[in-house]
Amino acid sequence: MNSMTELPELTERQKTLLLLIIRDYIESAQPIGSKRLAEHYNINFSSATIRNEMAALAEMGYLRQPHTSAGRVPTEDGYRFFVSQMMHQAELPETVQRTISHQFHQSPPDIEQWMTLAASVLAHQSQGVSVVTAPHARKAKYKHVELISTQGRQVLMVLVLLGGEVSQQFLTLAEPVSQERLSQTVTRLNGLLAGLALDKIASLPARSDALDQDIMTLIIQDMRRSADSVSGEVFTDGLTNVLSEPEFKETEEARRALKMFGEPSTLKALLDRTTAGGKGRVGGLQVLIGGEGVWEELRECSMIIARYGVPGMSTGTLGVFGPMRMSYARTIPTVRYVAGLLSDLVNDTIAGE
Amino acid sequence: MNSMTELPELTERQKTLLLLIIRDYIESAQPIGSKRLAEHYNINFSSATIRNEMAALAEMGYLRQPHTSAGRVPTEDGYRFFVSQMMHQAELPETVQRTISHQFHQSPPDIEQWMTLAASVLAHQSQGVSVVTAPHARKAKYKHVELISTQGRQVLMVLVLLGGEVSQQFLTLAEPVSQERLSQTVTRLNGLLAGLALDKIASLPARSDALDQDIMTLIIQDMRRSADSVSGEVFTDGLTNVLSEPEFKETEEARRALKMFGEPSTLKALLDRTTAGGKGRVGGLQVLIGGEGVWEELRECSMIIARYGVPGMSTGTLGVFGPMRMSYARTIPTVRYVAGLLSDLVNDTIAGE
DNA sequence: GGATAGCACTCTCTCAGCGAGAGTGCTAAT
DNA sequence: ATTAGCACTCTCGCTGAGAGAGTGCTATCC
Repeated sequence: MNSMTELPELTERQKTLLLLIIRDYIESAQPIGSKRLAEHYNINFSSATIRNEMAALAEMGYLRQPHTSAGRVPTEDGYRFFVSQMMHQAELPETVQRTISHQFHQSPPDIEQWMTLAASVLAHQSQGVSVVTAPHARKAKYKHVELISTQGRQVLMVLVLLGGEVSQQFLTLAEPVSQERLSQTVTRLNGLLAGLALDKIASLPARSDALDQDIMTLIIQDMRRSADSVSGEVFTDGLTNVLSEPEFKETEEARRALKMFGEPSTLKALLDRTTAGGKGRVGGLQVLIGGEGVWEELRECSMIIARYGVPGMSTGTLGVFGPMRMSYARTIPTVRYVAGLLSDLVNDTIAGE
Repeated sequence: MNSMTELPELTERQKTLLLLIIRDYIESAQPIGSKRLAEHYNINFSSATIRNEMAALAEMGYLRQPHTSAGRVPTEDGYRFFVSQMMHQAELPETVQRTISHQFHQSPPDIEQWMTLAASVLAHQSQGVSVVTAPHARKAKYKHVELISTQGRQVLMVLVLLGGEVSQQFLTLAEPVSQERLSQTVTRLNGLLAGLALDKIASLPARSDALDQDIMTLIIQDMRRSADSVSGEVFTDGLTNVLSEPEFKETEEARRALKMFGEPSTLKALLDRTTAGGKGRVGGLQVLIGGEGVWEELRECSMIIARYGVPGMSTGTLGVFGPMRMSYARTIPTVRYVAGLLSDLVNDTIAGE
């Protein structure tokens, strides 16, 4: 079943044929027959030969027929082979690169803006659904906190971590506190905590001042949240794109597949599990085909996922979701390019340290 | 065509019948015939009589037949009549009220949390797609600004307006600036601008200090953005709900209708235009049925929309979107209740001033 | 005179049957 | 090893008949 052991069995001609079939199927969305193949591409052998080869490819598990007398359709293994070929070549055309790069450098230097833009670009280029999660540091270090009184007892706490990560939280105090007192607390805590990692802060002795202590507890809580493997917001775009794909003509199919984007928790679990197990990992990208037998809802879908950011410092996840019959040739380079771009941007941001 | 002029023509029996038909159709999603009606509900007259009445109702434009020999289906005017009846009664069951209220009071006192929750509750209760936009003050007044250096030349500006509205923005300075210098700028600006409205601030003389001036420009820009009728984020939930409705069995229909949720700009335009013209306005709620002849994509859809917040101070929009055959009886009270709840919360937040 | 029963009519929906078309697998010839 | 030919299979689209549902009209009843 593993493509690694089967690859050697393929002759050059079989490879060519297989790639041709998959490419054609991705475009046409219809089972590919031997005759059609022989006619459309100038191949120097006949349809009968193709039939023989197709039978062989089917035997090996790369192709399958929806019914006895239809054309052939790629199996998951077929797609995997296709993708493994794809990986080596596949650079994004330079004009497209420039267009995308331009968009990013024109946007304000805000991580959220970049993520929104990345989601938009990915969805648009791939005609699939895109997902982008915020980058976060593996081991967050405290840099700075700010308390801003907004309304009566309500206070906005802005926590800045080394690396530029910013999180914020509203809190309601037991009683109104003047902005001066808040400022004093801020000054004390900033002096005390600067540069410390979560575990250090957590092991500090309790503060005598009640307000200080409360805020510190919240800081710890915030840092913990930020340390979760996939924390913060998830940006998504292009949800309706997949609705035009023929495999989702039945809304029930589409519903099942899209439901998970409605629940951030499921989505995070998926991304988590994906970035952990590296089955389809090539060149920094992961390609999940047909749910890899694990996600029942994604049996007919694929995901292309990449991590971005600065390894060990601050990384996030980004990817594209679509039908198994998605345009890998266009999507893979796009995902790779956008991941690289975002990494550079994050890197530049951090470089200041 | 206007229901106001036609209402008087309806006899009591016709009203009863019309309501019955619409209610049944909303449940069954199938054209309602006279026989079915006579059998299922214990009515003290025969199907022939019902037929006569139905013919009359069809004549008046409340019902229509998909084809000569099918049952009757409500027209837009039919739904409008139904909704106008609905408006008077229709309180949410108290248990449901308590459940919802409980959820809100358990959540952290953060407007974004509330909006997310509202979107979730609305989508869940109505089985439709929910939309919630942030409340914003019509005439924003400056309260406080904070500058937080995050990374090298990058600074996070947090702007707090009277009323508790908070907006933030990343900016990149031409050259690194120490946190002290930032603090000085902050102190100066806070002293200068406190309590001023946008127009006042805009008419102030330019600052001699370059940094001060830059920040002030950004503040004005931010306040202007916040003054847009629908600014900031749009929270949405339940996108996949409508996919299970039979009217969206064809994905193309669903795609057309859902596409607008992908583009915040279109959505904002819709909400804007809706809250302006008050055609279907009853008791603070607006019910848009069948796109009201304006939105071609929404020909088969309805929206129930309400403003929330404190009138004249800070208001936002919230609503539910679904097929025309949506459960108004459940959705209208829910929208109304959630709008009230959110208004109270916003009110409490502002009360501190 | 309003309500009702009866009836003819219309229209959709479903299903079986049939032919066309596409594609295969096998065999025999090159 | 490759290819041409052929029988076979399966889907798809079309057609026509029958069932079912519902209507509108008319004659009748209270």
